[in-house]
Order: sequence, then structure tokens, then C-alpha cells
Amino acid sequence: MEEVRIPEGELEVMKVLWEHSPQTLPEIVRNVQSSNPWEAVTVKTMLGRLVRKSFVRQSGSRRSYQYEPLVSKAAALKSAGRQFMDRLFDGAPAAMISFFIRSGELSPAEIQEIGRLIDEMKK
Amino acid sequence: MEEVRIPEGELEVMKVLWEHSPQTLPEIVRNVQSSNPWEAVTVKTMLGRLVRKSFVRQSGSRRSYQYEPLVSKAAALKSAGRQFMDRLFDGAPAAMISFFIRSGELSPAEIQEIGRLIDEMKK
DNA sequence: TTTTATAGATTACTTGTGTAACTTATGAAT
DNA sequence: ATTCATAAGTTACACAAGTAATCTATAAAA
Repeated sequence: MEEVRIPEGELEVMKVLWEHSPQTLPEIVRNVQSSNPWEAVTVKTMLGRLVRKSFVRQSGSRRSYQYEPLVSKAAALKSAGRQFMDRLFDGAPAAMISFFIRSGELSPAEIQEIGRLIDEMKK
Repeated sequence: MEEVRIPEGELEVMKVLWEHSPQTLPEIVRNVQSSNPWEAVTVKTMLGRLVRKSFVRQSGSRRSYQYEPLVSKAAALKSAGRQFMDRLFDGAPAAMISFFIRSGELSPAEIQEIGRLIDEMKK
């Protein structure tokens, strides 16, 4: 299993790249800033770290690089989910799901939807 | 909402305190070491940090303190769960649960069990 | 009473992360 | 040809967290 561990801040950059890609630095900066109060230079730092870790690829040439994710959102979610599950629920997915279902944060509609999902899985 | 953020290492100590409490340092050390390859002194560091943050209370007197959690497991799980959900699923519990259900990590028995849970919630 | 084991305190060191300033190079404007 | 924005690179700095060594005090053993 590939260990994909993306810290909070870097994740914000991944999120905008997952929305669509490739994007240039100025685009990324704009998009990240639309939901985070960061300096442009901070966004650049995050992006640089992601590139160094090979979570993002920098292509094209100087002065107008294109950036695109090398880790899919699904892979990152899966990885983060597993870590979360391992840390808090001893790796038992059912335990975790039960916990959230019981946590009382679901609307009736959501409960219905999950019920449908489960019914589908049953087959 | 009380922000309870417990780092990985400290969480290992909380876990043994949640098992049962109060416990003395040597007990905690032994229990933590049963699932982590840590030096006793490292366990003590974690414990100290937890005490400083008031996540654990130290009572009794020197040379034989008793330690007990001030944060319940349920509260910690809930908090961690919310943070996880916010970070990765924009705070939408149903989206997260769907993701895990779809992730294909559930056995048929677990799916049954979750189905039962959902049925109960429906009422 | 002196020694010894050890509970607990203090200090330390490395790496990761959040947050950014400062510097350099270069395409575009004058 | 020179200047100016600005993309990209380099450096910085504080704090968190993992991991622990060293020091101190004291209950128990000799």
C-alpha cells in the first residue's frame, strides 16, 4: 500500500488541483485564496513541497509551469481514511461507520440515502 | 464546540487510559509498550504533554501519582471525526460514510450490521 | 544510615508544518 | 536597451510532535 500522507495545508492546494488541472501558479493561488486567507507566497511553498514529494508534477517551462496532481483524490481519501480508521478504530471500518451513523449528525434524507447504498451492497 | 486535538503519539497513551483508569505511570508504560516500541521515558513525555494540556489529570502524591483521562473517548472520537470530515469531505457526514461504504472494505457481515443500524435510525 | 532503584522532572534534538520574507531571473512594456 | 512585474527559487523562523537522554528526589533495601 502506498503511504500517501498529505498535511492539512498542502491538502488545500491538492483540492484545487483536483477540481481541475493542470493549472498555473497564479490560478492555483487565486483558487486557494478563495477559501483560505493565505499569502500567495504561502501557496507557493505548499505547492513546492507537493512537487518535492511527487504529489504534484510541474511541467512546461519556466515562467509558465503547469501543475497537475499525481495523486488522485480517491487515492488520497482512501489513504487518509485508512489512517484515520487505524488510529481511532483499530482498523475496523464497520466500527467507524457505526460510530458516525450513531453520532446523530445525519438527516433523515441522508439516512435514507445510506440505506439505499447498503441495500445495493447487499447484492 | 471544544476543540480536542490529540496527536498520534499522545493518543496511544489516551487509549490505555480509556481502557481503564486511573493508572500509575508504570502501569501506563507497560500497557503502552504492549503495542508500541517506545522507551518508558517517551511514554512519560506523552503523558506529561497530556497533563499540561489538561487532557489527563494527575492526582495523588509524588512517587505514586494516579493518572486519569479528562477527555472521554467518545468526545475525542467525535472531535477527530469532525475534523477529518471537515478536512476531507467538506463537513458532510453522508459523503464520508458513502465513501467508506463504497470503498469495498466491508465484509458481508459488516454490511448486514450497518444495514441493521440504519434501519434502527429510520425509526 | 547509606545505597540503590526508579518515579518523575528537565532538557534536548530532529523533522514536519504553518507561515512567510527575501532574492533572482525573465518576458513584456516602454 | 532598460525597466518593471512577477513566476519561481531560496531562506527563515516559530511551534508541534516524535523520540529520547540526563538529572533529581525519594521509598525501599541492605
